[in-house]
Amino acid sequence: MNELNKSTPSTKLYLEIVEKLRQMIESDGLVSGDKIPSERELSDRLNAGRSSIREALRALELLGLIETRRGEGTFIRDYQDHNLIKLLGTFFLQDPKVKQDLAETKEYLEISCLRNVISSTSEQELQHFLIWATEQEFSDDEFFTKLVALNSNFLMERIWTIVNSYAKAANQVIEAIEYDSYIRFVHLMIERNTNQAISHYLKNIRKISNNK
Amino acid sequence: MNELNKSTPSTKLYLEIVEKLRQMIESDGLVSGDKIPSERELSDRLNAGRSSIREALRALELLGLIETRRGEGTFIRDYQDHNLIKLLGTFFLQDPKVKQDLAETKEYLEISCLRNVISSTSEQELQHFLIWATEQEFSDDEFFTKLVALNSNFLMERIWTIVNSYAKAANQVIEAIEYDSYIRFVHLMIERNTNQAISHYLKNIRKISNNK
DNA sequence: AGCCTAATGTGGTCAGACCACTTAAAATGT
DNA sequence: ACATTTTAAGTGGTCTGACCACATTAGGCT
Repeated sequence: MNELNKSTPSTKLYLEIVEKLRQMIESDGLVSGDKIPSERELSDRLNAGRSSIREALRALELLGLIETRRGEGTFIRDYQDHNLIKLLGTFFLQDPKVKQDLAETKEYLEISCLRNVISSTSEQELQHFLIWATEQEFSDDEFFTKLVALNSNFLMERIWTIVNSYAKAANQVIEAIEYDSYIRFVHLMIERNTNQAISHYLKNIRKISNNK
Repeated sequence: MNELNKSTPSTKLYLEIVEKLRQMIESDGLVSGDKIPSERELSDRLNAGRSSIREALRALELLGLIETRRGEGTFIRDYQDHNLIKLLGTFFLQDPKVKQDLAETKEYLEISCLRNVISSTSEQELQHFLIWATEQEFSDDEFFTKLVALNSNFLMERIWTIVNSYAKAANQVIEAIEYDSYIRFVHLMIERNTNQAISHYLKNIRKISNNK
């Protein structure tokens, strides 16, 4: 008779469990790498069937918030690339229009980042960037990963990373790169020459490898 | 003896099921609104337990690709706002830095869209937009939804929608708006005056409502 | 015809059972 | 005593069968 909430949960049980897990993680101060209770123990503690617990864990796994290792347990994990990309990819990356949108969007994001970096990043950081680019070989991917990071906008970084993952999944990879172009690119940033940096980006960094 | 694949599936079963469902949806030509087979039937057809089927369906539900209605069935659905946002939101929207990144990223995206609209959208479409903005009341949300749509870049639209959803979840809502400002904004687009449009956006559309 | 009432089908949830795998403890051999 | 092997316990992965709550439909009653 004390179980009047069993009927019409209004919100799906597994979503409630996700919320309870969140609270548990927060209140217990669990961080990346920590182990969370086993599915059976969670089932006991949260008064839910194991299958419901598992549906909640699948959601968290899909979000990349946990990692399950058979025989070992379930662990908190840094938010990072996750199955979302793979899954969404297989569903949407077929359409050629999507591929075009992808390349375009990636360009928009990179230009946005470029503008922001030019207007907000310190001389010192840009010099470090230049040194890094000068001293070793790098891929286009690595170069822009660093550039986007200079933004110090975690969300923007995340979005770019995801879009970039999609682009990679769609085989839009830039293999051979001209280092001089990239060095010149960084110099234009240091000179705070927004317009020329953008046109250099469009003409020399992207278009060359992109016309096929 | 014919079941040699039962051990060490190497990839999780529910992910395989997701892929099979994708193929099924594709080959059957199912579109938004269509009903997919019941969990029990899928369990039969795909030779998997119902719980595994359900884990796969939870994944698709989280991605917003299906919708389940108790007593009725499971239906294909347009990719749209989904639980991901709610879930990720509850996990990450606590941090104030995230909130700031959110507002900033939204601005970047909107400016990117604005630039693109100014350079690529036809006079006619912009006139339609102007008429729409003149003839009825609208919210900031609705205005930018339309603006972003003018981009005709589905991915960009999607990203903006998600970021906007986060922003709403973080209570970054613009309530009272000055219609004249928005009308003037559209006029600047029609005049193809990029710089002034951007500064108008920053000074009059965003900053006013954003300083609290 | 119109209403009411099974009956059926569906997703939602639970409980129990195996399996495969990992780890650590216990037993064994030297 | 030490090292090796074996066993046991714990954990995620999966399946089955059962019941509930809900929506739709078919049948029967008036």
